[in-house]
Amino acid sequence: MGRPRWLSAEEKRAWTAFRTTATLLHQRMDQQLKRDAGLSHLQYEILARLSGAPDGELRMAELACAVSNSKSGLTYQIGQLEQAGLVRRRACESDPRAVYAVLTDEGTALLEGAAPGHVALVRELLIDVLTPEQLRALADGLGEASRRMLADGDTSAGCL
Amino acid sequence: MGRPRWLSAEEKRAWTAFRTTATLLHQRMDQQLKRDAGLSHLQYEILARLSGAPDGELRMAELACAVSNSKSGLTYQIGQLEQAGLVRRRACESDPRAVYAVLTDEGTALLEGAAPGHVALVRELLIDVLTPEQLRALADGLGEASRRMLADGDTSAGCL
DNA sequence: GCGCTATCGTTCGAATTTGAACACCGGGTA
DNA sequence: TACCCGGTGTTCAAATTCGAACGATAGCGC
Repeated sequence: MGRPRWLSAEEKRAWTAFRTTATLLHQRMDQQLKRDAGLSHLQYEILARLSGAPDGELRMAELACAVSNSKSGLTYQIGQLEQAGLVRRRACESDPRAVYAVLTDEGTALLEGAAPGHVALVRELLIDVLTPEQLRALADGLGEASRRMLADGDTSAGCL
Repeated sequence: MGRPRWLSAEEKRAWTAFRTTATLLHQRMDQQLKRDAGLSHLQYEILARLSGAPDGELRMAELACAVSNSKSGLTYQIGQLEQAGLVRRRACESDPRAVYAVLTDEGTALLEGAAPGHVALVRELLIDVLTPEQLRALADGLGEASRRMLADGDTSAGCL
């Protein structure tokens, strides 16, 4: 990499907007979910992922990867959610090492109660602010960016 | 808000891509900065903000707001950076309550050393992945979204 | 079967973040 | 002057996150 290619004005504008939006959006989601359902944004995502999986269960490693969290971090959060009765652990019969996290009925109920408000906020703060062209560009551009980052397992430490 | 308007396929695609990109990007930045300069992403941003400010100094509250961090979190980080000699505190002569964080020469040097690699990574992982139209759409769309979030001080708890 | 490597989930201590007090002081107001 | 209000930065304990190390075990080649 020869001399650094600095960002043009528009590039810097895009980068700043991206960072700011990501940070503020995360804060707002956290706030709202904590208030409405007593969940952190991360916990909500965990439940949502489980809800979308067949039988409402996923292996710990898969789940950690899905929410881009470290293994130990997930162990901690599943512990919290289990205490709250929203999730339970299930041993895998074929592989004693593996553990499934399973969404309980309480978890499902809480998620269904929280989802509408969550979606509404996502709309209000991001989706409905964008024009259709901007929406498509965002989906395409960021989709490609995230795909690439997920692809090269070298730098990404596997899936953490 | 009557019944919830769920996200269309494309909307969900955009939202997922946004979240994933934000998370992964943050992880990569953190990794690279920690490796190359021994700084967390947050610490880098703090130094960068100071560097961009007149005289390389900002009040604690301004700085906290600029990097979207809580006051106490900033106190902690400035403490770390001060110990490392990258920043120092300066009392304000006109108002004894106020404290300025000032970028030291070491801080400037470290930042200048780290910046090229940082920018290169931003390019590689995001900017250069996007087409010019996508870049503009992202800058416009997310710029508007972040502006709106910063605007309504009600929900945003001021600047935290 | 034996040994080796990789994967799985957990554990542990340290680092960081959070949110609620807290002490301090400037600026108004009586 | 005395009083309160609002903003400033810090402190503190609790919650969370991180990263390395660990014990257990599957999968593979011999």
